[in-house]
Amino acid sequence: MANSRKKEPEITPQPPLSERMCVSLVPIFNHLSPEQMDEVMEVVQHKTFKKGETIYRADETSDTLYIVNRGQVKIYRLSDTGKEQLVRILTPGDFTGELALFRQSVHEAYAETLVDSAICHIHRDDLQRLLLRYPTISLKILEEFSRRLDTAEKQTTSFATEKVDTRIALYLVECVEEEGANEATIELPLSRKDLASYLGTTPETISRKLTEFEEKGLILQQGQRKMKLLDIDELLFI
Amino acid sequence: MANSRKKEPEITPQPPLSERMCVSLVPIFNHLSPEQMDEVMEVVQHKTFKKGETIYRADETSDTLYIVNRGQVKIYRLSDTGKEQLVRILTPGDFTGELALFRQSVHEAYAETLVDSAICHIHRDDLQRLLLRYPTISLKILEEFSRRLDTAEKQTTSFATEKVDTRIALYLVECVEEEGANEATIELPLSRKDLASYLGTTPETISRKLTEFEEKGLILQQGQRKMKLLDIDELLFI
DNA sequence: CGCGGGGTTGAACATTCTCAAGAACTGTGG
DNA sequence: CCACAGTTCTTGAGAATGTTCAACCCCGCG
Repeated sequence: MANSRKKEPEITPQPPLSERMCVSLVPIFNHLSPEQMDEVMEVVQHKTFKKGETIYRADETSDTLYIVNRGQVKIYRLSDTGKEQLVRILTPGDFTGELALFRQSVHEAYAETLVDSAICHIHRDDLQRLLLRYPTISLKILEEFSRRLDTAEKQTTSFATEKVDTRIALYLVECVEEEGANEATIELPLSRKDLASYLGTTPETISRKLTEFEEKGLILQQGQRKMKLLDIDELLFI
Repeated sequence: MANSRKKEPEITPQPPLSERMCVSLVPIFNHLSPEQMDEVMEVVQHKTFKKGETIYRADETSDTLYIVNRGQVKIYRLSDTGKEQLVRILTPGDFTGELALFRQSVHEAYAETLVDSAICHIHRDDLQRLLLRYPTISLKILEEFSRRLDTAEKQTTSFATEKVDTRIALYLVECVEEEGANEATIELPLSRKDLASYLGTTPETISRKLTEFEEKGLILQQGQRKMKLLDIDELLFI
């Protein structure tokens, strides 16, 4: 028969976006008119990365804003004594590189692809020109920055004042999509090792605490990364 | 006699700045021309606070940027379980309120004066108008934000990966003004209690660790808040 | 069916906190 | 200038919390 393609091989885990689509989805650009977007697209370049490649590393000078088009990127830092901490995972539509972009300075973190990825990027000079021409973009970036700053400070406070119990519980609850309900099924996006790095603990402790939660009837583990939260209110009280 | 004022009472601990001086010193405005500064000053208001007064508190809606003119302000958060963490101390020239200023949102932290203080403030609408008229101000704020974001993430990493030893040592070194030397005398700006809150530990632990440092010959305590760092390189190695 | 990598469990150990008591400092009023 | 009261800081001992390291388990895959 004519269309006998059987089971097209899944190459990309996420549906591919056109670059324009990708860039226009980024919160900092999504309010622009089509004409303005044209202008933005003129200075956007793109590149693909294999799994595990480094996009930038600490101490490199920064002159580029990166936008994840397809794939996943992890941002991590090394502490003064050399231990790694996962700062954030970027998924399509997220951007990075901004920290060192607005002042002459070097990166303080590492960006590395977790899977094959496509990344759009904009050069510093081009971006600054856009910002001066369309001040509303700056306002959007300021908005995004202030959100991140809140998150970062909240995270710091959480590390400073909560014990591991609580941090893990809070993280589980953050993973919930639906609002309102007291139950939910979630799928952890990270391995125990990465999760431990993100939460400032060890894989062993995470295992133990999850078991503990299960014994208390707060969660129901279903395989390594899936679980059902049975009592969200109670989880927040730990 | 005519001018017989003896010993004018010292009301202000820091030398008072004119408001204009104050605002013009803030990094985000200090590049403006005198004419532009005039425009800024038109929308700046001012207010004085007694020691211990609250400037804003979490969950209040935010519509004002505050600039410290004279005095000291502490910014702190309450964790989900109600414990207080000191986020930052503002001194003259520092600003706050920005977090919730660029998106419609409420404060997530508390701002409280540590001593009698004078605060300049700018209303949200006025600020936005200024930003749209002078896009370079946005760039300055972005610069400042990116610096703070770095600091916040660094702080988070430090909490996540270092033990109290190291965090205290790093803090001591941060207090040093002069660059280069391996020795320095510093004066802690915070009480043990506040320092503990800032570093995510307890006053008792700080006492003990400082004693420990002293026994190892790394520091020499001179009164409660003053000390001499004897071997900065070694402190960073802990 | 054996291999390998994540994940789990256990036991000893290290770190830090808590609570309580005592010491040192600060500021005030005599 | 000294004594006192109120803080703030230090020290001690025991308890709680997490980490480390090693062994084991589970499961997908060749």
